[in-house]
Amino acid sequence: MAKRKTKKAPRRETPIDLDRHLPAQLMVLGGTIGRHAVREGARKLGLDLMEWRVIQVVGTQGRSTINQVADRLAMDRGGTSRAIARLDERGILSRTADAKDRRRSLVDLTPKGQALHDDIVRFVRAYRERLLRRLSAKDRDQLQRTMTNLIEEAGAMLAECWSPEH
Amino acid sequence: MAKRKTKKAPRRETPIDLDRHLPAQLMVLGGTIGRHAVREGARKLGLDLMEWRVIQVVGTQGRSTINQVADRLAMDRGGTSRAIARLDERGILSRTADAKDRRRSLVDLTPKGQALHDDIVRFVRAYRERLLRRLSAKDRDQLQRTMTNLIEEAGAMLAECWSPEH
DNA sequence: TTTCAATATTTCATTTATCAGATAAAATTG
DNA sequence: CAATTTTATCTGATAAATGAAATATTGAAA
Repeated sequence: MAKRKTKKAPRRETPIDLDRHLPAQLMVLGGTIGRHAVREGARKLGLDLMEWRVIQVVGTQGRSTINQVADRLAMDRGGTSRAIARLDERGILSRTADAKDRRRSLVDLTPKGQALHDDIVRFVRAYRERLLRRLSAKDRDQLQRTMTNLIEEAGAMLAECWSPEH
Repeated sequence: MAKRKTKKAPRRETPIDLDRHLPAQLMVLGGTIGRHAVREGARKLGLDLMEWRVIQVVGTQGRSTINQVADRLAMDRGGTSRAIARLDERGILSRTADAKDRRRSLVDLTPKGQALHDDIVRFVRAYRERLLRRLSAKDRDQLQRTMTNLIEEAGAMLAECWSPEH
C-alpha cells in the first residue's frame, strides 16, 4: 500500500474572517493609502512614493542622515539612498558631508524642496481629514494611540527575529 | 530684476508629526506586516505574498472567481491572475470554467492547497496574537471596528476618484 | 438581430521594491 | 597600533507591483 489514509487526520483549520482580522485589515488599508498617495498626490508633483516620503521626513525632522530618513518610515535603505540621489540631482534637497563622521551625509531641503514639502503637507492634511471624517475625535485619538503601540510592537518583533539568525 | 521676492510669501506649512499621523502610521504598519508575512511566513512555504493571499482568500471564502479573490484584499487583478496561474500549475488550486458565464473561471483549493491554507491559518493566528498581545481585549475590539469603518471609507474614496476621470 | 457598452480575465511594458553584496569610515578589542 | 567588528551608504541583480491595452463573453438597447 502506498500510503496510510487513517493517520494524521488532516483536520481542517477553521478559516479566518478576513474582514475582521486585524493584520489583514492593516495590510489592506496601508496599501490602499499608499496607492492613493501615489495616484492623487505624489505623481502630480512629479514624485514617486519613496521621494514623497523622503521629503516629508526631511521637512518634518530637518537635517537628517540617510539612515534616519529611511528608518522613520520603515523604508528600504538602498531605495532611500537612490531616492535621495535623484532628489539631489533635481535640486530638491542638498547633501553635506558630515565633518564628524565622513561615512554620513546630511540631507536638507532646498527652497524648492520646502515648497514641495508644503504642497505635500497640504495634501496630506486634507487626505487625513477625508479619510477620518466619519470618526469621532475620541475614536481618532484612540486609534492613533493604539497604532503607536502596535508600531512599537512590530519594531520589537523585527528586532527579535534578527538576533537569532541574521 | 529677475524675480520679485516680496510677492507670494512662502509661509512655511507647519510640518507633520509623522509618529502621530494616522495615514503614515497605517502605511508603515501595513508595510511592516506585509514584509513579516513574506519573510517569516510565505517564503518558508515557497509562496510569494500574492500567492499567500490568494490561498487565504480561497480557503476562507471557498470557490471564488478571480475578481472576487482580487477584490477581497484589494490586490491588483493582473497580479492575482498570474498568481492563480502559478498556483494552478503547481497543483495548489484548480480552475473550472463557469458554465453560466464563460468569461469566469472558478477557483478552488486542491487538498494540497488546503494543507497550505491550514499552515497559513496557523501562522497568521499566532502572528496576530504576537502583534496584539499588549492590547486589552477591549482595545482590540475597538481597533478592529474602527478599521472596518476606515476600510469602507477608503473604498468610497477610491470609488469617488474613479468616476470623474477613469 | 445587430450594435454597443460593461464585465472577466489575461498579457505586456514599465516602474518600484527588495535583498544581498561591495566599499569605506568609525569604533572596539587585544 | 594592528586586527576585527560595526555602522553608513551605495550599487546591482532580481522579484514584485502597477497600469494600460488586448481578448472574449455577456447583457442591454435600438
